[in-house]
Amino acid sequence: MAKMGLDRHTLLVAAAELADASGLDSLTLAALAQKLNVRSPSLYNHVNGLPDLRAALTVYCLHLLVEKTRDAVIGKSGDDAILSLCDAYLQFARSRPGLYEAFYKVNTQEHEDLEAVKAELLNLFLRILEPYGLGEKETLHAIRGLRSFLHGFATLEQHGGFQMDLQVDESLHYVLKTFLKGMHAESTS
Amino acid sequence: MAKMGLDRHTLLVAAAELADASGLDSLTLAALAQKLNVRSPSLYNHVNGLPDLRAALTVYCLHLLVEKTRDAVIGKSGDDAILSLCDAYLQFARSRPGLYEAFYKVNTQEHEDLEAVKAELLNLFLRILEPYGLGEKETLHAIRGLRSFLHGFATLEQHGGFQMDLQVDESLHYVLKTFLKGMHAESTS
DNA sequence: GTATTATAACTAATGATATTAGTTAAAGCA
DNA sequence: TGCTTTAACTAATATCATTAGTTATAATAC
Repeated sequence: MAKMGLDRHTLLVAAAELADASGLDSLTLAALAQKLNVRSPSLYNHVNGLPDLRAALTVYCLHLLVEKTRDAVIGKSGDDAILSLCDAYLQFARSRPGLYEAFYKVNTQEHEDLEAVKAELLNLFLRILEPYGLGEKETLHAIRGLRSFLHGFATLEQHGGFQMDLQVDESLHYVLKTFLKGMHAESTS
Repeated sequence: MAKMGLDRHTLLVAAAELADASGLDSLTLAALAQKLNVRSPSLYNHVNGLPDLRAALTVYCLHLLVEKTRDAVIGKSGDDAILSLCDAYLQFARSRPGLYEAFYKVNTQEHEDLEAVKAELLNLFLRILEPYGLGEKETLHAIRGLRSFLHGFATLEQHGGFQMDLQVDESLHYVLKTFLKGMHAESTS
């Protein structure tokens, strides 16, 4: 009965890999246990059942997403920063499809960490939209718009929603530029 | 052993109700059978297992969505039509939360019906964007943008993604108007 | 260094689920 | 009325998640 030295973070990393490989839905404790060379009840020493594991994946996903997007806007501002953030967002969703599925699952557990990382993401958007000089409300509306668009785009793309023969990245940039054009018109009117 | 007169459509309707009541994830054949006063193996006479049922729900969801949105744009054109379509889209997502979860599940089955209803939705968008005089490519980009935004907005709203103290419908309209403003600028430049 | 304690692994067992195979009786049709 | 189809059934299996109770290893106290 060797001690495998597992801990919560090791579980998360392995679980995310499983999700990426075959979808979040088919992430089971049985499969995770097998991957880690352990019997499934042993996982309960580190994780409070499957719902807890999935909630933890949501937080883990948000952590990585914040990391990537924050990196992407360093040294940029204005439209450049927004475009760069959005590109990074979608690259992340594409590179971690199973983990990204956990993005909105948001079950109750892990409340402190979840709120913290959500606030980080919000702040990133707030700072990027600062130079546009929108009012407070308008800024929040715009953030909701960008978040919705990015999440919808990532989800639809991942599930084969864009089947027309048309570059996906072109669509991304067309939409963002159109939205930004509208925002510029807004701030000057 | 009374024959219950079940058929595929009855199953779909009942399954969608269960999904709305407690989430698509907790839609089980066991629960569905219980709701229909039948043992779960009996369901296999009408449905090819759980994956098939979920795929059928996707098609059913798209059917209803097309119905609602098509209704919403009758007698309208231009920005009015778009705003009305978007309102109807979100109202549908809100009124059928569990069914809407099936929106993008899109497992392989039911191919003919699925493609047909997806084409209907695409055509609805195409006709509404006609008057804007965008090029063919730009129109498709714009459709991807609207679909992504609507899907992301509906999903985030449903999963508690908008927690700031700010009217959700205001955000919806702000974003749409901003995007339309950008589109108008586009077509005149 | 030894004894104690905490804990990370284990086995065994339960209950829910999906699914398949094979059976029966009701409904539709010749 | 008899035949056929089929929609229900029962029985059985396999996969899961989860809980309870056990054991041996690692960490700590003395």
